[in-house]
Amino acid sequence: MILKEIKQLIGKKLKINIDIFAYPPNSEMGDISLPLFSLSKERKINVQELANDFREKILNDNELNFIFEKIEASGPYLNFFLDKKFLFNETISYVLNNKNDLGYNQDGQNQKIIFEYSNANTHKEIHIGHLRNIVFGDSLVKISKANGFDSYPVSFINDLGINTAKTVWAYKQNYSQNIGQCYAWSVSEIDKNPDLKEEISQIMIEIEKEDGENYDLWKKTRDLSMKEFEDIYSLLDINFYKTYFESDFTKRGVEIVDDFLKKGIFKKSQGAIIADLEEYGLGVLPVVRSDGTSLYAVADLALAEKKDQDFPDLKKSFIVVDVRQSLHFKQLFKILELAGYKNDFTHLAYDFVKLPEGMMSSRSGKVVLLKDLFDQIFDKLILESKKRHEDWDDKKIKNNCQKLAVAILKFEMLKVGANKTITFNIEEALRFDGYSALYILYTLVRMKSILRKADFAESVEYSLDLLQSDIEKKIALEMAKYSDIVYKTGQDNDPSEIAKYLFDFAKLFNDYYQKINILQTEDNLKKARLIFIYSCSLLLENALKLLGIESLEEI
RNA sequence: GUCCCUGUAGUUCAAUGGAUAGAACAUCAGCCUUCUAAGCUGAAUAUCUAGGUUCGAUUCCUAGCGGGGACACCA
Repeated sequence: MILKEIKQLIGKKLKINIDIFAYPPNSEMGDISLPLFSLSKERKINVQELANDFREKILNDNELNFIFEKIEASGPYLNFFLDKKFLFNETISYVLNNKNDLGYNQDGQNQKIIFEYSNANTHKEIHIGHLRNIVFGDSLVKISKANGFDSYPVSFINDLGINTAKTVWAYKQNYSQNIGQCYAWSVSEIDKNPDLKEEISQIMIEIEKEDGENYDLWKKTRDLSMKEFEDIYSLLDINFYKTYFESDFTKRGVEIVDDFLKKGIFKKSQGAIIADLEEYGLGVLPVVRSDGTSLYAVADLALAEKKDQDFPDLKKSFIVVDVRQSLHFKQLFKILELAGYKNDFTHLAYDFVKLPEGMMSSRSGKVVLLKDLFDQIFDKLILESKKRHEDWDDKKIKNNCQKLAVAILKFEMLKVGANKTITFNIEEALRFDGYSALYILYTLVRMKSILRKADFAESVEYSLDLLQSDIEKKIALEMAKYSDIVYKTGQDNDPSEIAKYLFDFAKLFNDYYQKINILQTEDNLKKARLIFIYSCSLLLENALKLLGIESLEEI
């Protein structure tokens, strides 16, 4: 928090907007900088004069001058050097006093918002595309809470798509007990023999009628799918406040469709029911098939209504779905608007996951399954772990590696900017160095190990004035930036900014670790350094939490 | 064809319109009787093209070229 406060203090004194502050490219130039280009133009004052004027004003202000070691005018920049004592004392007391909600702010004013994500299809297997969605959504909820919102994670399971009928058909042919494979196989069979479409259509009709052998099979296969979902949620430690099912919404959805037909929002065309949105430049959205079965949008309409009932005073409803469905949501929101819905729905698009050889597709079976990827990472971790810790028993190794594997999976998905396609490369994911969860967790474990060996207790007396090294100052400055990062990540809805911060912070710490020995330091300085390291560990743990990553004591 | 995203090092990614364009991996050269070497240090390598706006453009605008995606019965 402190950096933001310092900027605010300077801003108030100089009567400038704090958004123009920047950071110098390297620490020799200063800790905070103020570019004066536009200000000098605005105020029609020469840059040098302005710099000197600002500098004088701050240095002559007794409430401000003790914050800075020096202030330098460097060309068109005014560079501020923070006083070390001030920086260490402010930063560390902030961290120690706000252990559980580091970086939190009240920007959200406790407004109620929903994040709807993990809108997976049953009757298909969960692949790394779903993983990105789940992990991304989970992190957004956590980040928005840190920004003061009252956020709820919600999931809408698509258990009624035409894919379910296809899977049921293949399952009946005794093709496989594996429903994911059933789906891919049915698609290729239908490609070969288009007459099967009629048969699939009959199955779909039966499923919607909730009656008959096909409906029973649908229920059975759906349960198999849901069991798999639950297992994966529990592995990833993902929890939903509410889970909605498409199959519970079609009945009400059909009533809404009738209503919208009467109102003229929908119309019949070529035997189907559509929303014609050409006049808004949004094309046409088919809502009900010509065989009378429902398309995705039907349930969406009923869900919108349900959210209204379940979440009174809802400020915003984010729907986290990948960018390929942008048009669909523009169409849906337009329809809701035309029907007079007031809720603020926002499609939070992120880019999808593809493989080096091209798109993933459940239809063709060209996917990397989450389970398979997890197993590969897990097995490799086990191998490495056993090498390093011959004294650990199997249970400890397994436990540790499972947590690590989950952390690695999550981080791989979150470290790439939300609007960037992830080109998923399995070899890279299996490389446990560089920009990875393992690197960060390893750094954290190093901190914890030192604290353990030193029998660290927070209650000891210490004086931070003894901290003098440049690298310690760099780290403290980075800590002081954390609140700004949490805020900005919340604004951008992009967890990759936290991921990058974590990595940069860990790198700085590893540099420190290499350069300075803590355990063998003289006692008073050692006490100061231990409290410093403890603060670093709290910060890392807190930032990891925002990505949904659990920290570890040992690796 | 229309619309959306995107183009930075060999590869994968960074860079609120600001100072010398950062990392990671891979490559090469070093560092463990010392707090976990899954670590650290060093070397080498990049803004698609052409205009424009600006004191200043990787960033904004226009055009072109390249990549990806969406566009009526998939979700």
